[in-house]
Amino acid sequence: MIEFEQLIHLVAFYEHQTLSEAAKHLHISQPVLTRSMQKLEEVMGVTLFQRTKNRISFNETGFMAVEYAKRIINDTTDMKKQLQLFDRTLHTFSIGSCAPAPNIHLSQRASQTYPEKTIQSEIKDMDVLIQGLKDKTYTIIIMPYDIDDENIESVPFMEEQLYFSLPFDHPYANKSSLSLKEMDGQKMLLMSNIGFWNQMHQRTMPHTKFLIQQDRSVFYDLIELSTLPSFTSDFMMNLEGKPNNRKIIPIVDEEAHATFYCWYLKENENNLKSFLYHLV
Amino acid sequence: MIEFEQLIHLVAFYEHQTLSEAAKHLHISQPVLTRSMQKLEEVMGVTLFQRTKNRISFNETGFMAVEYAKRIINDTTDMKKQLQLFDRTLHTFSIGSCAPAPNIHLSQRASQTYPEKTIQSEIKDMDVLIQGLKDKTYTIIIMPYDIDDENIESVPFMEEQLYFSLPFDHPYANKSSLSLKEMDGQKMLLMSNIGFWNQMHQRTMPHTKFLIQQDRSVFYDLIELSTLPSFTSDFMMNLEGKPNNRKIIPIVDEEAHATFYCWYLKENENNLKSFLYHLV
DNA sequence: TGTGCTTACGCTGCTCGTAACAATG
DNA sequence: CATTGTTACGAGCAGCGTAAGCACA
Repeated sequence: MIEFEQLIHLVAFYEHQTLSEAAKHLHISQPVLTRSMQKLEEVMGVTLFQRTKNRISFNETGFMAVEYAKRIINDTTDMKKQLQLFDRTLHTFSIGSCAPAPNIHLSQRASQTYPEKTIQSEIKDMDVLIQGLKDKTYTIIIMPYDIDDENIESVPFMEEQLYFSLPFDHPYANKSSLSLKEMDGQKMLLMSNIGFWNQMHQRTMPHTKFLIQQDRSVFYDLIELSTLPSFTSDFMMNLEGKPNNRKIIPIVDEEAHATFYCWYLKENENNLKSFLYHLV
Repeated sequence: MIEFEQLIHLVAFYEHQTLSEAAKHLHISQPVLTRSMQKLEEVMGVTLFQRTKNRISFNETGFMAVEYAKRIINDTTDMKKQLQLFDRTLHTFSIGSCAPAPNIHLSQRASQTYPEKTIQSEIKDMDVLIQGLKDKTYTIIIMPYDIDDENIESVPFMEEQLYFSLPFDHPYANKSSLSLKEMDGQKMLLMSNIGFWNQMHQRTMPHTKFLIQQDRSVFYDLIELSTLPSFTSDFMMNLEGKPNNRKIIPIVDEEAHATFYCWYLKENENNLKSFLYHLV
């Protein structure tokens, strides 16, 4: 029976030129390598080396053997990697979302339904999400619209309404509602990584300068200490409370309202049944 | 360290459904398989099976592992086969010839020059020979003509002259020479497997019925006991003696004379140097 | 009760490292 | 005489098969 170890020894010998040197790098004694190479020749039924009394080197067949050995070793380490990768996807519930609010919501639900699984979630562009759903990077994705596809099922599960968050002394602070256009042209505070909302803001408020914040705590400090307008939503206020130095004014535009759909592959319907049941 | 044996066990388990059955076919005890599969999971770092108290079966990752294992096992047996094949070509001097005489001659020379090698020789059609030289099935080939090619060298090394061998009471027995055409239309004895001479006979003597003999001793018995004309050559007479109940008459046609060339790949020039030196 | 998987246990023999040896430059 | 490869030898332990145990049908 051929042994993997022999192939590793062979390649090590090839790379380090002498048995002694290879033995050092393999952290074994040198006689082990002598025997290993003898055994390999025996088991292959061919001569792999030219020997003189104190020198051993590859012959043509030996070089050929090294090539094969490298390939087999590669395949084997690859097998291990791929199995581990696949195993992890089996034990991971992976969510891809187009926006923060539904992402937070679904992640909570998922960790309740699958306490034994690792919950992984991220916000990405919608084309990336769809690709990721198809290639199974994501177990489910969250999208702001419906779909009719033979492989994909979609279920609406939450709504989100955006509001302007204005300091009390803002000229519009007493209005009962506002449009995106009315507010366009000022400076506004904005969180980064808000998914598809970002494109919406860029599109509907082209004259506004958005002061983008990476850090959530810095963002809230600025809300409290500055008079810069910002956005919030029913979901976020429910989660984090209403800022007490701010007037919250609903946005009338249709774009400021989103219905989020949970998309998943129909082939996964059975696995997701209980999760979806609790969701709606 | 992953063991090759574990992969074989894995595939055997897959093919025989239960560990017990697989163990029987592998000629090992069943606990060995239990441990082997446990170890494989451990070394891969993933779960490969679903277990109940007295039943073990593959999970998704397990099936995936089987696919990888099959491939690695294939590659490994392939490695062994290819190495052995290559090793044999290194220890074999392989001659492909278009005719028997030069084949006999060269085989003798080869076994003198390379007593440690296996000498292999065969007579084949010329297109097969050329292909075989290029793909290294043959170390050298024997052809009845020269070549000018960037990869192939050719050296003339022997001539062969054909004769008619006629019984003394044959009408032409007293002629000092004959043409192929003069003799066409009779029945003639002919050995099989005479390479390119065969095409020559068919072409130049289309009305002759050739009584083809597989067996050389039968052929010589018929020469002695029948009055059927046949061919011989200077080389064959030198080798096996001149038949004593026959008149040997030279054939005047150019086709009855051949100059044989030894073709070999230029890349082998060095290896063949001493062989070629003794040849010419 | 028979089948199938796992665990326990004792023994065999394989493989390791050390050491001695031989050759080479 | 330092380096390299092979062979000898003794020790330790890895892996084998047997046997016992447990679950299931």
